[in-house]
Amino acid sequence: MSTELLKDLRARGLVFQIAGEEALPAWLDAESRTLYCGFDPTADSLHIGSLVPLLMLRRFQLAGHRPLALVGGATGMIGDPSFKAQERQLNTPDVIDGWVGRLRDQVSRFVDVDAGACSAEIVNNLDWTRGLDVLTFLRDVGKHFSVNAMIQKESVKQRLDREGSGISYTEFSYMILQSYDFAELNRRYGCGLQIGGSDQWGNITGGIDLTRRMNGSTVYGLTMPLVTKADGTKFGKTESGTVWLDAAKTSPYAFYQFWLGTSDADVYRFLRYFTFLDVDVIAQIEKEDAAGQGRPQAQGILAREVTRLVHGNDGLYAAERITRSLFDGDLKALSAADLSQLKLDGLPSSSLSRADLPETVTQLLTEAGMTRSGKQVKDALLSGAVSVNGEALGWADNGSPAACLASERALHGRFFVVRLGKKKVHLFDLT
RNA sequence: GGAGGGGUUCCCGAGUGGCCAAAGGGAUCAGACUGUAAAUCUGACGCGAAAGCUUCGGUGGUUCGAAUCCACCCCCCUCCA
Repeated sequence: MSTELLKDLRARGLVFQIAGEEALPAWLDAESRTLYCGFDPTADSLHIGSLVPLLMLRRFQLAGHRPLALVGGATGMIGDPSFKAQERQLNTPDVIDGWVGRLRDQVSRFVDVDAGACSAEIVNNLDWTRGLDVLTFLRDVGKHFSVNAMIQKESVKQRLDREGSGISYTEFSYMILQSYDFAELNRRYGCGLQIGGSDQWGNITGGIDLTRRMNGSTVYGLTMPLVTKADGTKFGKTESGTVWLDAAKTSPYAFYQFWLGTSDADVYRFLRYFTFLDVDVIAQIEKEDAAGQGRPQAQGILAREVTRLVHGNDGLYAAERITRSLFDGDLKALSAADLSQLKLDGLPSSSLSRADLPETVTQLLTEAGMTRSGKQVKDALLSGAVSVNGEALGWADNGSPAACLASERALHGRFFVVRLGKKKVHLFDLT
């Protein structure tokens, strides 16, 4: 069963490195095992960068193992230096504490906390770190670490070598804290496997060593590849920034659109990374797309699957409703109720009264949040990229927003669907 | 504590008295081409509709004029103690 799991993970390209490679398959096959992955509170929500490990926990759980999701109330106070170019800004304890609560809720949606012996648990390393005093820590834990070995770790090398940056003792100690987590989870839960992104390799092997030294147990580690894009740009960013898992920070619609925009060069790999679709099914999709003309089906499947995983069926339907209405359908065919629904579904929208209209279209669209600056609107107007209910505006229209949003042009007397470029759409509800 | 190096617009990185809202690259946005893809080409890229306004770690100063010079301060890096 678990041999099969590993085989599947390999087929998906989800295995980057394994510590204890020879023994791990048999260890997993023998019985239901406990594994963990940590998530540090660096914001009030996780983003899609954490999706691969989150889903990985679930993959193991589906294969009959027990996942522990660790929310790093302690490690989050320190800051992981792994492959970071710069020292991080520390947040205050109460801020971090608030984030821990948010992440707990978020993380628990990805694993089954009610699955009998395999029930997932959410743990917080602050629970066993808070009471630790410095002397005990230095004597009992620190003594097992060789600074000589620590500075050899690739993850901190650039901070040690690089001109113009450095590393504080605080961040340097991060590895020890995380290692201690593994040892502690091994002691408390019999946890024997830690998974994480490939940037966590140094921290994971540190934990493996410490667990052997402190508990005399053999434990394992597995890392997943960093998600990259074929064009070399950073994965997980859009114009408006990070793609968050929290629906309040990134709407299901925006989330869905993000995945829909995946390039052909990445989409099949992402299907393997981010969905539970069988690898054979994905191969079949790829084959069909290659054989067919025009637009591939893969992006749509990816968007649908991932949005459902993160936002559930309701979130997915909302996202699909908006997408269909705006990109596949005819705006004029939408009823007033449809348009109101789009607002509820999370289509960016604003309600304002005719009297509140600003002096220029650039102001109107900028204030609505469609772009960062009026310059971009100007640029778009000049190239005919702005439209109101399907009718293009020009630069000459800039001075007369009221005329652009004239009642005669409204849908159902009050709605204006304004597009800027191909992808940015905003609904104005004018009363 | 001492010596040296450094802090420039989202990032990297030029600029060392006017020609600087500040080279170049990246990222980003828009257009063309397409498939809400990629690549490519074009344009934008501090704010502002415009007039104009505000930037080059901070505060003062020199000067007709400063990112550039001076003073003090803050932060980072390297080496020494």
